[in-house]
Amino acid sequence: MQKVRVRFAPSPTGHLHIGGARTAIYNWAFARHNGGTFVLRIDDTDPERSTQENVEAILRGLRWLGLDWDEGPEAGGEYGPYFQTQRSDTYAAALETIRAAGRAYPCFCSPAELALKRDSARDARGLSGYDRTCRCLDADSAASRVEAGEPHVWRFAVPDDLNEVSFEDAIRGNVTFPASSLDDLVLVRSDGTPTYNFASVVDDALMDITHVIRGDDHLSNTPKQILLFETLRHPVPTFAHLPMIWGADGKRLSKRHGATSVEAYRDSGYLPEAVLNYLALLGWSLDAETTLIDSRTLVETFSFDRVSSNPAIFDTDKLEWLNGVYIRALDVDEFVDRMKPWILGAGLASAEELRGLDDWLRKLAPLVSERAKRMDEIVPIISFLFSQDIAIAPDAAAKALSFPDAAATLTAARDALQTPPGFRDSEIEAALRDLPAALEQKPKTVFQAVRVAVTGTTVSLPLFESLELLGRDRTVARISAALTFLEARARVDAAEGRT
RNA sequence: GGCCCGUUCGUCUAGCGGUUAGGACACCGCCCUCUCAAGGCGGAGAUCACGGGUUCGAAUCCCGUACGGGCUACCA
Repeated sequence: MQKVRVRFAPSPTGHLHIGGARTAIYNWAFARHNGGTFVLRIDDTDPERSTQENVEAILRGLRWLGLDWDEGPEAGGEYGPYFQTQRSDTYAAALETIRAAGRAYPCFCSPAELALKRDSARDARGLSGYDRTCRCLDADSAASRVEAGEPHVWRFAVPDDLNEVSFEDAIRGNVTFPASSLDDLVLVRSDGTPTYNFASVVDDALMDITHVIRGDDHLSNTPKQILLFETLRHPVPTFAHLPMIWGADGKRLSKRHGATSVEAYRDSGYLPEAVLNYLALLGWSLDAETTLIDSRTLVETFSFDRVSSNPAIFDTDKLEWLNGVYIRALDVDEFVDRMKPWILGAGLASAEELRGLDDWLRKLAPLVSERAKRMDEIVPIISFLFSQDIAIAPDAAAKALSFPDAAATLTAARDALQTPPGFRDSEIEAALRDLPAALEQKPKTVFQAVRVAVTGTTVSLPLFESLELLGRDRTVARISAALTFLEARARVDAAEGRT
């Protein structure tokens, strides 16, 4: 078997999309699995919507996922250039080849005429596509009209003696299209630029692509492309059409479904390993059981016969769960490294302030990683540790600081916290453990009161560890502040005649 | 309209002629417990879209229907 060469050919009309990312992952995995070459090609034939910014975002997105390409932008390669806009000579030459084979002709029909023909032909007899008017034009007169500069496109002439085009899709098996359903597609637009179907085939041929792995939406383009490969006298690559990814409502994935770009997931606290894992499993499976898979294993085990042929709905819940699994699997130092940008980004601390806090962050890490499904969630969880004072949430006060002996309880807790010499979580726990019995309160009542006094909320990191991380001074100060708060509230209540 | 593809718990999937149709997420309950998580245990949830065949036997093979999607562009 010849050396595998596959390509991912995004159009830089937007950022790296979830669906595109999965296509890239499968291409990459297939190439690596077979010791082949992964080519990145930028299909920027749409000058209106293509931007350099999008190209960069796509490269960034791929790299973030851990995908590397052997040929393409910033990597070079013998088959370049890897931007279609830089390959116009190539398409011109290919058009000549097709003309020489007698399979291309100029078409002078205007867009308005075509639209008219389309509508009438389609509804009348179920015919599709172009009616081939210009194919029947006298060759000499057509040539002179072209010569005279009359606006025209170049069309491919589908052979008349063709019955059908069929191919063996690596995922779907045999697919057959009747030749009558194939129309004389446009190869070159009136402005001289190639259409997608043409440019894509020319590039795939010249780049010796052996396997075309792409979205299902291209399945119907395949027979036309096969005809072009054949006319160019180039071996037809193997096609593998991946099922689409849908939004939760079963519709095409769009902004309405929330984030669609890979970088948006990065920015909302997803780990690249988790996104890769989730996407890999959206349409492919290793076996009946495996849900955790890293890129190495993916490369080792990837094959088309385990790619599903039916579309999948993108399930954010499952991605989140998976992300949580990966967060918890991070070792302490790794978690600290990944936590820092979020602390900085949220303005909880400056880089300056963070310096020297590594030991402290390492102590914090396991408490947080166990509770966050996304990295952005760590910010609200740890913010109470980064301020001098906190505000007590009214509903938290109502729930945990409104029992009769609240003030006495907090005072007793504050006193008990003076004793532990090192203020370690075990010492803190020892100091507070006996309090409930002594005060004739339930443990939960006492601990929740302290929690709200110190963190401002009823839900927080484990109490004793939180106090240790806060330090004695701030802990005591916050309990005192809470006591002041209770006094003030009592005065207001009294003034308003409440009990 | 025509052509093509698809259809197994709510979701992702396993299954490739004989299984009590398996796993995961989500959901519910219990345990653990200073809150929240995490974790452990258990539960509910799929007449395999529907109708015909083929076969001793069909989620698995064939045909049809329905529904969904794609293509039918001088978009990609």
